[in-house]
Amino acid sequence: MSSTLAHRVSTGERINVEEAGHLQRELGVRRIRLTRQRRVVLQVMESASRHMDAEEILSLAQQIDAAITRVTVYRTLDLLKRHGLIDELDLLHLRGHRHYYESHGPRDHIHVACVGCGKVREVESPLYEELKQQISRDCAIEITVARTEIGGLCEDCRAKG
Amino acid sequence: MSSTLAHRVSTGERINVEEAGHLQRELGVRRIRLTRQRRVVLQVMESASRHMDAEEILSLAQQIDAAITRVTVYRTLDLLKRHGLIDELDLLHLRGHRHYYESHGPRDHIHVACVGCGKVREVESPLYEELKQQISRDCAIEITVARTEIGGLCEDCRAKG
DNA sequence: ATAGATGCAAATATTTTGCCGCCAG
DNA sequence: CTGGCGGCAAAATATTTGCATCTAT
Repeated sequence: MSSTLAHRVSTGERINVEEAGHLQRELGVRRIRLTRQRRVVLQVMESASRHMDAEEILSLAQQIDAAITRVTVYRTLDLLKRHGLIDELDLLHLRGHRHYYESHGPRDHIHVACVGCGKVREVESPLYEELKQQISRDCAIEITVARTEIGGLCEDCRAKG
Repeated sequence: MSSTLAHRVSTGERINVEEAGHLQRELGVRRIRLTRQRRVVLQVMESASRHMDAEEILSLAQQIDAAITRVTVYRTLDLLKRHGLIDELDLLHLRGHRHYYESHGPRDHIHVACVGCGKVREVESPLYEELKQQISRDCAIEITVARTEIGGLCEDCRAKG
């Protein structure tokens, strides 16, 4: 029987679905100053092939422009968060207490992580949309953010014992 | 039409459904040493009426036994996490980057938080169980932990503007 | 008796802030 | 021009670790 799940990935790598310049454009619309440093961080976020923590974002940004500092990364991430352009995840604290960031597309997705190898899949499901609608209705809440993280052992890791 | 959601709470306060001594018993079964300090932390976790961060757990524990240190709290929380007896949440980072802990009952529940007033409801839903089953089947993963956090504006906060 | 816990202090890790010179608009 | 931004250094917060001592079993 066929499933109703839609997978964005199957290897833990993200497929980049945002158009290039997406974030940049959003900030432009909001009349937010586009500095050299911000452009670099946005570029890093947009071209991300996986979930990154602040440290990784910093080091990628510095590869493009060595002058960028950690503080600027944090401030820019905060800016993007406040405008709802990126999500902050902890991926079940599988690897310490880092926070991971992803620029998010139009649809919510579920993060499915293997506690063994750390691979993360992103999954969409109509059932999830239905669940959110039910909660919205039943709790009389206007949902602005939804996050689901699921952990377990993947097939490979079960095989390896 | 009636909803299929089951609410555990409606005010953000948790209703304590675990039997007293639940955690203590679990550790006993696993042949884990029950020290004076652990007993106190377990008692705090079991009688929690809301989600607590490490700081709050520490101060409640110290009200029972002033000699308990922060380090012991962290180590005990880590122990409980490793044994899957408590969950670590960030509640959408609504109030900074604190981590919140809760001893969990037999069923997963969804955390529904108001971004305005910070109230947190816990909700169960058959739809959620179904979703997890679907993911488990489709991703070929043996789910060990699932966490869903939903944020939005509650009725009261919408009314207040 | 002894493996494993605790306490203390210090080390790490992570994120935020004050202040001042600088740059995008 | 000028108000917001980035850099630097330091503070604040959060969590972990080494080691000596103590204790539950």
